[in-house]
Amino acid sequence: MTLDSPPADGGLRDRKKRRTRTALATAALRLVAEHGLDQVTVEEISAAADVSSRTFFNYFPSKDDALVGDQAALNGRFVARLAEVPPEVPALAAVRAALGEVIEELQEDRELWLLRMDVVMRNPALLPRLIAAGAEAERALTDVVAARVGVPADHGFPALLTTVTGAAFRVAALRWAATAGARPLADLVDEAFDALAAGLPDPGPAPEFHPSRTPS
Amino acid sequence: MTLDSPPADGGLRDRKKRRTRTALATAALRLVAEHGLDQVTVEEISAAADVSSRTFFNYFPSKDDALVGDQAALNGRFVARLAEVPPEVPALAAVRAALGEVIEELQEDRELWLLRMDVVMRNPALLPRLIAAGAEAERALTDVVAARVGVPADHGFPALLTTVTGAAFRVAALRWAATAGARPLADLVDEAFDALAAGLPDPGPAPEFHPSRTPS
DNA sequence: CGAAACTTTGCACAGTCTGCAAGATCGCCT
DNA sequence: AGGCGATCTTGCAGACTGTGCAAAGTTTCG
Repeated sequence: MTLDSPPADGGLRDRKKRRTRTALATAALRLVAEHGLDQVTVEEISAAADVSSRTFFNYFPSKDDALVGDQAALNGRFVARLAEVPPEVPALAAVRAALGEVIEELQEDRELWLLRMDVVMRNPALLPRLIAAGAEAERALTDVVAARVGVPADHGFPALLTTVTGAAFRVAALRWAATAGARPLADLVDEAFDALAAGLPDPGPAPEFHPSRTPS
Repeated sequence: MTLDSPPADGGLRDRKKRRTRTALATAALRLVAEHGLDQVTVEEISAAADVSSRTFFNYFPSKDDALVGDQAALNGRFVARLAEVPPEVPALAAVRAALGEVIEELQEDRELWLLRMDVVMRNPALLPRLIAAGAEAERALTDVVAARVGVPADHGFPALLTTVTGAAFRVAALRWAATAGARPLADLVDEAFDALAAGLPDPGPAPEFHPSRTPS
């Protein structure tokens, strides 16, 4: 009978778990950032977080997962936000709007995400993992988009939109990290989505006129 | 030993290597298609190809690599094709044109690629690997695009274009396999690129109507 | 306090992947 | 032929990832 009062936020047990989880994740990021992915073992990460290596696998199913973070949760929130955008808004704009709120979340853990992106860039083997995490929720996202624009399931548009926008966001995020966050992530995402909405035209000397581009 | 096949195109040794390589790759695909990725070990694959498991790793750096195939070579040829497209052609159209020739190559091994895509879809853990293979050559591709449109290295356009087109192609390829190749891959790719060039507009309720809108 | 629930940990084990050192095979040259 | 060098295969030892299981050690709650 006494099995449903887990103090999800106030209990000591829960706090300990959260602390251990972030300790493992940050230790992993720090070590890999310094020594490289292949030069760091789970045992070293666990030692740095003061737990056994067996415990590591109680928290993360693999070494990579500790590095790329909980993308699934992020994606879940993103889908929820997308569902809130009024249906009249075109799909691309809707995704963009929903993404705006996700970006704000990332800003709250700015340093962590910058480090994470840095690690991913320096260890390309992780890039697939980053994408894979998104790929799972991508199906849910695809369904939402399909319902939104009202097309049959065999239509290619929803899948195209989700993977393409995902790719665009990833590029923006990596670019963000490449410059150590000098330009706001929101700017880079806007730029990418503007290009997408315009049909990916060649940049460079425009035939007629330039959009507002401050003279350097 | 009866010898009736003198060194035709590469010598007996080369032919043997090629045979072993394809034997391993096809055995891997066949076994995984039937039993699932986790239920097939390298040892079983090697046995099916009549070599030792150690030899397997002389041919492929990992189990997954035997399944996703030599994407690097494919990508290399793609980059070469792209360089041949006249510089006046806008980047998006140029990529599309170069892709057309790659598609023809895939058609030559139609069954193999259909099986491969089928295996990837049924074993999502492989999807990242598929993307990873492309990600490596993506940098080279990014350079070609950057030179093509003549933008500075810190510009985001080349990276955006390459990852987005890569994603679009992947979606088309998976969709192709999902229908067992009923529609030509070229059609699906065209459809995706048309949508990209148009800025990903909502595919509104077209002039054609849907006879049944109720789910039952 | 004491029982129940949960977490950590050690241990054993399967599987992937890498060096290394034979041994077998092939290509080539005299 | 015959043999030498290059290449390929194989077995073996070993490191590392990841999982199942049962014995501790904690936390929670009555």
